[in-house]
Amino acid sequence: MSRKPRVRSGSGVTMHDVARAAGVSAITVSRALNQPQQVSPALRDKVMQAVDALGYVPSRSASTLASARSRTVLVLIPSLGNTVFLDTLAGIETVLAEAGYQMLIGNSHYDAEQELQLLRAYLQHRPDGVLLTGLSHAAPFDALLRRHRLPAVYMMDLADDGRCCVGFSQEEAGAAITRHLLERGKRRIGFLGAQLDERVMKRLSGYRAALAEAGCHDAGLEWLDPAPSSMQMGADMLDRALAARPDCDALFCCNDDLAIGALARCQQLGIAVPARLAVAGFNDLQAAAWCTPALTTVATPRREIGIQAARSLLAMIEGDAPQALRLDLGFALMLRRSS
Amino acid sequence: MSRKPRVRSGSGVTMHDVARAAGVSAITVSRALNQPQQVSPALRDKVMQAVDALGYVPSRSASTLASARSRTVLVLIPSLGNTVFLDTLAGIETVLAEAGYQMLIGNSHYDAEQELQLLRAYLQHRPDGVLLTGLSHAAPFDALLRRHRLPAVYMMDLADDGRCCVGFSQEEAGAAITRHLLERGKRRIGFLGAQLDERVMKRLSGYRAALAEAGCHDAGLEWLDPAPSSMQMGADMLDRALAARPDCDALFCCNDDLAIGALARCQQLGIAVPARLAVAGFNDLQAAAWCTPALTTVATPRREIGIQAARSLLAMIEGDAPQALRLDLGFALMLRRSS
DNA sequence: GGCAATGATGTTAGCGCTAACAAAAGCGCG
DNA sequence: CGCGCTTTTGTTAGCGCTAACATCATTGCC
Repeated sequence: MSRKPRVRSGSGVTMHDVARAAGVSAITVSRALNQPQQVSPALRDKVMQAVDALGYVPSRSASTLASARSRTVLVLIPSLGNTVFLDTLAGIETVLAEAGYQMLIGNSHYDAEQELQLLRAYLQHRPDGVLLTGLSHAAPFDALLRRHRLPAVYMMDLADDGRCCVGFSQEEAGAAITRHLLERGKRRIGFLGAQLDERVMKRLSGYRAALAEAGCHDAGLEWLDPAPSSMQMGADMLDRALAARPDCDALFCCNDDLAIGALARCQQLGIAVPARLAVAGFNDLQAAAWCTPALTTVATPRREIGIQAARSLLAMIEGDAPQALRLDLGFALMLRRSS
Repeated sequence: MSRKPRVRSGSGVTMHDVARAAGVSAITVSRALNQPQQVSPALRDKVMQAVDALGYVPSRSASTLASARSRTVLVLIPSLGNTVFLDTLAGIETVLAEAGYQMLIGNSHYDAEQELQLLRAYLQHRPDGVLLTGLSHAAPFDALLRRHRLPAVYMMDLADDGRCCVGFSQEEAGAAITRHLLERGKRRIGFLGAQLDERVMKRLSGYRAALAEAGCHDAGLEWLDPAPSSMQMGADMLDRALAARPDCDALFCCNDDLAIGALARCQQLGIAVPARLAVAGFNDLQAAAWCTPALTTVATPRREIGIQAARSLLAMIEGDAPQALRLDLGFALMLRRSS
């Protein structure tokens, strides 16, 4: 087997080349780039000129190795296919980019074991901090975080144990939308749940609490399926639910995908929404406002969660305290035609 | 200002610690981890035991610096909010993860200048290769790629100039869906376009070609808006189009977002779809099958594009030729009720 | 048994950068 | 003018790893 020739990546220009070209020492180049105010304007200009002339691009690896700071943040999310997390990612990105940090994205596919593997793999990059989705993670996962003394911010939900978190109360939100259905005069309100991750289960428990409060909780109106949610699944679950309980007069779907599928199925079957069956979703995806009839749902501050979580994490990385250890960004009911 | 204490990140365990614990030299640890077949089973076991016992996590920076290989691939996409690119990312991820590579994701927001900045920023990580969306990029962008001798694979479209690309013919796809509308007996077929990126313009030119072929191209039936596409925008454009040309009998929307918005507006206005106005979209998003009426659209092999592009890139990184320099994965018409 | 070929392990040097300290230059003020 | 002070620049060492070479043991073969 012939050995492949080894070529240094990058354009091959190092900080020393820049230093030589500018007639200064390497450390001056380093400072001109990283702490410009510490270098006299004259030298700074000379350095910058040399940088441009040579097309110098600093090596992050060398910098990380020498300074023990990677200026990199690890973001772990459960799914790349879900708009919810993308909005959050977009928010994170704006904050990190501005601060000169870069973001490593890990997709755990809603699997605790995979999440652990991802953390292990990405630790090789020595991230300065981690942004996590949800509060509960595998025990070895938490241990690994602690062992590496990694600042972490938990997104999407609220903890009460001193961990830094940015989100809203999933339980409260589930209760709120259920109460809205109650106010609309519905009494036999069903729950469609898929994926069954931590957040879905909390919405479910909010739903139960609200119904119990009103004295009309009925365990026979809950349909749960651990498979990933999709519109197809929403349609299928609607069929199942109505077959089992034709008296059901409203449905709270744990997310908009399910709700949109259920709604479409109602259209096909000629079921009057909301008169015969009211439908509510969760997340307020773009499509929720555009299906027929428009979907009542819960708007969640996903982008803002990303922004605030990234800010808190950067503060922790700098050794400061985050603005708030427990940041509740709330949610909003979007009341539309489907209820 | 008090100086923050500096702490090495990572758990602080280095390869030398592992070597000492296992009673071997550092290079043996390195080999046991990276080229296990070069180390005798006995030593390999001892090393692995020490690795586990100490919780050693290798430092990617040090490895990158010493070996001039980062095992990292840069992926540049125009948008994080678009499911199209997410499916592609998911495909890329599976291939890269399996090969032990990691993926840096850059979001250019459909902006050539930002894309250039991103490349510059991410070059600091010395990626071993790049996956790009679309064929045309800023001139300095191409120059930078060349200067750094970065293997690149272009996704989503097909080039004829020797660049490695994986995708399908946007133009052909645009023509195909237009021909379908012609076959349905429509003659005054309009085009709704937003974003107006390279791919949208190619779909437009396919649309024009198909109509010219049939002798019914009418430039007055094209509505183009450079703003980002959304369902809201689809609804607005439908209003505009019908106000300007009430004789329009079909619409090819450059993507499903626009089409779904237009379709919803038709529902609101009581316009009969497809009898009075047929509607077609592009991409086959999940929601396309679930709107009312179900949307005719073009299914694109997004995930497969990611997979094949990543495979080709890995081959190029290893110094081999990619399986095919120009890989056409085709597309499929999804004919549904809206036409 | 001796010698080359093969395989397993070790030694050395250095990847490109920055922390920490050192030195030099400028500055204010009595 | 000379003292301490701040500001600017430089020197040294080493971050954790791996390529390249060196060394040592093993094996096969005549």
